[in-house]
Amino acid sequence: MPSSLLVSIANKKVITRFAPSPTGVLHVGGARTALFNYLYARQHEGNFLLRIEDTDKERSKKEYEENIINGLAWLGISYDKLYRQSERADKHKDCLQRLINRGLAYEAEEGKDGSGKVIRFRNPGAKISFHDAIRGNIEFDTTELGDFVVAKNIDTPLFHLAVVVDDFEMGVTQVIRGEDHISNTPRQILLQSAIDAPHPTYAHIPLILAHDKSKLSKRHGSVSLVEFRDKGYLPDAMVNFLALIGWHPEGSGELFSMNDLVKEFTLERVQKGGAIFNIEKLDWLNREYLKKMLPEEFEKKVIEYIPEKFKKSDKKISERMLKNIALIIVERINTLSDISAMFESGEFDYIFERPTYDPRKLLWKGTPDLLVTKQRLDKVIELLQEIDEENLTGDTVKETVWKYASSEGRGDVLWPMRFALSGKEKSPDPFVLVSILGKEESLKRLRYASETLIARNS
RNA sequence: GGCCCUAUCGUCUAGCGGCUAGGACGCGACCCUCUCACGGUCGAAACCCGGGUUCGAUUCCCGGUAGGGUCACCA
Repeated sequence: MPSSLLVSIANKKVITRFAPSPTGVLHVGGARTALFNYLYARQHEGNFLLRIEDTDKERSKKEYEENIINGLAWLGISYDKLYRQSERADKHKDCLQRLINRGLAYEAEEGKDGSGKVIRFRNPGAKISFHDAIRGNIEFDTTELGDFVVAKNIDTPLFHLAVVVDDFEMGVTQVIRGEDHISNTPRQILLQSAIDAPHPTYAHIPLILAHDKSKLSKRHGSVSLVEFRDKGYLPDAMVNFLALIGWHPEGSGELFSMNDLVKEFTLERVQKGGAIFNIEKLDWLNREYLKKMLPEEFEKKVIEYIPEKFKKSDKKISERMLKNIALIIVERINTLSDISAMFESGEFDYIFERPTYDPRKLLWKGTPDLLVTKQRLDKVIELLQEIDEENLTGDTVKETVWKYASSEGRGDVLWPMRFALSGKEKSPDPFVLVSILGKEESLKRLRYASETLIARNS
């Protein structure tokens, strides 16, 4: 091969595409295919195309097309151009006609349902092999394929023909798609040769599997991409997760932004075997990204996810409260919708109204008597009164109480204090609790607890 | 069943002839700690089997086995 030709190939602009059929929602497998195509194109400063393969008029639905578009937008996968295969019917027809004229395709009588005609490709029946960027060489004997059907009629092309014609005319150079397309590749290569189109290079990425190791599909429950969005997963976490299943960076580390991925992604490091979709890892990544969010940004999300009925509560959540609530929430959730769930479950009821509880629970680990516990609560009340409402944070509260608590035995002071505030055996520490409830409300609850102990003591 | 693809801890994976087989998630223990959560430390946990090739195979080759994909007038 002359070296000039090699150069021209090397300099050819990279064009990749994601070509889903709008016959179902975009699921995680498709999203990852789109991501890999996107990364490859961006990395090579090429173009990434979205082509909606809607030639099947019966099954294609506009809502699915929208779902696909929305899903990609959510992930931040942008495309340079959007095509709809249905709008390119004339191109397919031309090509079909040329094929027929040249005797490379022909109309056949036998319709499967007994009626009508179909157009079949005259299969030369050769052994062909192609190079796959992930798997190396793959060989097929195409004679067993027979004269396969390429169109229902001159006006309605089928998958293989439409794909080949469109990839050719759009200048697609790299086809990156799911492993389930490996067996389609020989047919498409045959057609490319027939219409004198160049062969794009192929990369068949492994499938994302369900827990039973079968191809992930609707019957495995929630695999729809936008469903993850609605559950409160972060797009950055999803992109990171998708990249990590089936691909591995050269170095160590697991956290990758889209920009990192554009830099580091290579087809050579894509896994050959299928990978089981495992949500625990996604949850972990989501937590990581949640923690990385700016506090103000996270607070906005908290507001968004607090159920309406709590917002309407007579006790309004002030800005200061929100900051402190966000602090305890961020380290306790996997997804944003967990925020709603926590509120709904009553987890935070103590924020809105004074808890009711068995006063005996105020006592730390059984040993201390009522009076001593009461005295300790009184001391805490005394200390808290000196705090400036303005700079009421978990830290300032801790400062004022810590020394006393340490000298007295932390559990002996902190447990009754915390219990008086939340009425719960398990809750955030008493310092943030005060910062959430505010000085006044906290003192009220502590006094109430103290009084309860007197009542029991006498 | 034919054809094709694949095979390292439970899961995602590193490895590219010689390693105590590394990391991450999850799991367990301990530490931190008034409880919970966070955080920290440690730990249990894998090369599918059989032949070759080689001084030496997780790694290369062949054969099994297992799993998956695909066999449409769907894409």
